[in-house]
Amino acid sequence: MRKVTIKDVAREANVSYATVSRSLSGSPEISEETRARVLKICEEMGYTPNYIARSMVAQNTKVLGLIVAHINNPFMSEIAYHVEATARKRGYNIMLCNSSHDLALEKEVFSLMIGRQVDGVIIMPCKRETYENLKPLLDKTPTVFISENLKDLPESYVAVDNFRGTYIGMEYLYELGHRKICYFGNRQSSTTHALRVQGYKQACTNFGLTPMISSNPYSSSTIAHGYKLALELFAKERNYTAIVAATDTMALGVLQAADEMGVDIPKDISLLGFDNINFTELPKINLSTIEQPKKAMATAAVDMLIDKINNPQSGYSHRILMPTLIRRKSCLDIK
Amino acid sequence: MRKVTIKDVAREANVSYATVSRSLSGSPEISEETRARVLKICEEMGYTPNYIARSMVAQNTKVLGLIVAHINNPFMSEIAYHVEATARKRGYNIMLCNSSHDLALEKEVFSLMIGRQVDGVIIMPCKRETYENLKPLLDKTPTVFISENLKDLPESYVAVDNFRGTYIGMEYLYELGHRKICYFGNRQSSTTHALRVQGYKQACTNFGLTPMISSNPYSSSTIAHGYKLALELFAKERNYTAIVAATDTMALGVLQAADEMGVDIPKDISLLGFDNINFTELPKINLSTIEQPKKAMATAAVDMLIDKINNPQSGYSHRILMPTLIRRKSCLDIK
DNA sequence: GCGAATACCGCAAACGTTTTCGGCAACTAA
DNA sequence: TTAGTTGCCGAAAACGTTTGCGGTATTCGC
Repeated sequence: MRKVTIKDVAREANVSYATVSRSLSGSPEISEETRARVLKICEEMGYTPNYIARSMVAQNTKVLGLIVAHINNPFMSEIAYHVEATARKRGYNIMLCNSSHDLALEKEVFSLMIGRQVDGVIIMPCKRETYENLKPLLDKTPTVFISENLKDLPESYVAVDNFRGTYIGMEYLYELGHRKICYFGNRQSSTTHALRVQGYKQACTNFGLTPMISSNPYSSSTIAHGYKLALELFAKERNYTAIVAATDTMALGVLQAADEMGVDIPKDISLLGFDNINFTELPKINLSTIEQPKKAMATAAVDMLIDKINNPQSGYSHRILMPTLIRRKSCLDIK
Repeated sequence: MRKVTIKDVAREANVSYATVSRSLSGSPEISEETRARVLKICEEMGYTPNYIARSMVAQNTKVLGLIVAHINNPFMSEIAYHVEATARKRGYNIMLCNSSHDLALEKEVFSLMIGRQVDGVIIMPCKRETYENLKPLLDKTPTVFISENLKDLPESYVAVDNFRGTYIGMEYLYELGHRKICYFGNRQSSTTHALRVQGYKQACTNFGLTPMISSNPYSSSTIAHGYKLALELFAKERNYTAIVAATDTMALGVLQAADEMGVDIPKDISLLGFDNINFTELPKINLSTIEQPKKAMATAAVDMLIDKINNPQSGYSHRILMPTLIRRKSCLDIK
């Protein structure tokens, strides 16, 4: 399985290997005659250029690192798809690592990628502490954070307007006649979630509603968490007419609890999610939710990163994209 | 953003860079005294070894390519997670590419990975023609196919026993009293699917049932396809008591059609899926299905590949894992 | 106290490219 | 004819490692 190198081609073509290199790179200082001959021999011998060797002299790898908490999470995998696709369009490949929601692991794979000489990394933080966790490494390679809002931190990121997301969700519910709306899932370890809560609170203030936030600071945005919170709420009281879940995943947990407790959604209580992940559009689920423009976020992140790679001194940028409301069947008009 | 190299460390420590290299690699022919001193200086200077340079001399990259049709597919992303995790445990990193169900693209990214000098690639074929498509390239790098059954082809693969999968599904339905069972989705372009159909047919023969296969040879295993087939069936006749869908995704389409046509699953008709993807366990879905042991498949693929990398002349191997039945609520006992 | 073994470390080649520099031949201009 | 220009190509350095080989100083055995 020994690969044929540029030297093999050079020997065969009876030229120096500089000539072979120039033939392939489309350099002007070579005659069309020899170029054609060299290219033909390359073809015949099945030569494929070695990116590793090229990286050595070029001092770049044309590889981007992508770190996600867990690729088997519909939101992340959709982002990952678009990151890979647009990166490839731009001449880059993707090295993928999962942090498995573990800060130590996240740091480890980040270092790993630096060792791998990636030209830059796109990271979807696994926790709020990610920034502090990675801080000493951030000057080692261009980095763009995605999906997590870092507020005024001096690092590039792209995120959705989380505040506005829950706010327009609340507007929608208010228009439908809802006045007792409960919020699920103020995860303490995430700025993203903090902003969503702020959007909720602001809407409550503006619409004259009394906020009610149900959460467990230590739990994550899982199905199990939504399930647990919903179970508690349904057991206590049922005078709320709507629930706003911090994520679609949590909303799925709410659905599960409702099913078990004999609570009908949306007849008994309305439910709004956030993210618009895969399968929420299924008729059996039919979850109204706030869409994050995942493709736009992914391409923006890739382009920001490439820009940062090409202009290392150009500072940082924050890109906030607009969420949109997806009206499906889980929110009832009760006017 | 210039990185500190082994030479910088050597100069600082006043030793040759061979000594630095040996200190890091744990070579015995170096005194503990100087090793400690060198390691300390490495730490202080923030030295991280350059894998690219290492790859040049080692003639390997410790990178594995992973090609999937679409990472935003719950089955593939779950496999991808475990592939990445176990590869990392074994000292390898993952380069990810999507083929987007396109043969030309699949070939292109495969070549790309060869150029990238990956030590081997794990590929989830996007179509049946994948093997012929990639054939001229297969001797360029060790390759393991995953999830797709290649029958007797001289290439390594790991797959589930698809024949047995549908067969045990049929056994289950038969035990529940079902005698009129329809199969959805004989996709022509996949051996995997052909085997599932065979399992269905064999069960029909053994149990004395008359097979009924509903399919469109050109369509894929999508929600839309399942939806369309179900719509057709429900419009024509309803004397079938159960449907076996070729994949969970198709089963979700069936669920959608049932919902729209006012067909109750499982009261009116039972439904069995295949794959056990994410979210099928949700109470609103609650799909009985055939589980593919995704983690076991992923680790098997990685280990097979590494074995093949270390023993290039050792031939090929076929690893078939056992599917298991997941009993949920979509299949009714009608005895 | 002497030769031999041992422990430790440096030199330099090698991995497969790209690119700078320079050289040679042919051509142009006077 | 000659000096200058241009077109094309080769030699060699460089990228950051690893490793075989050789060399030196120290230790050991007798």
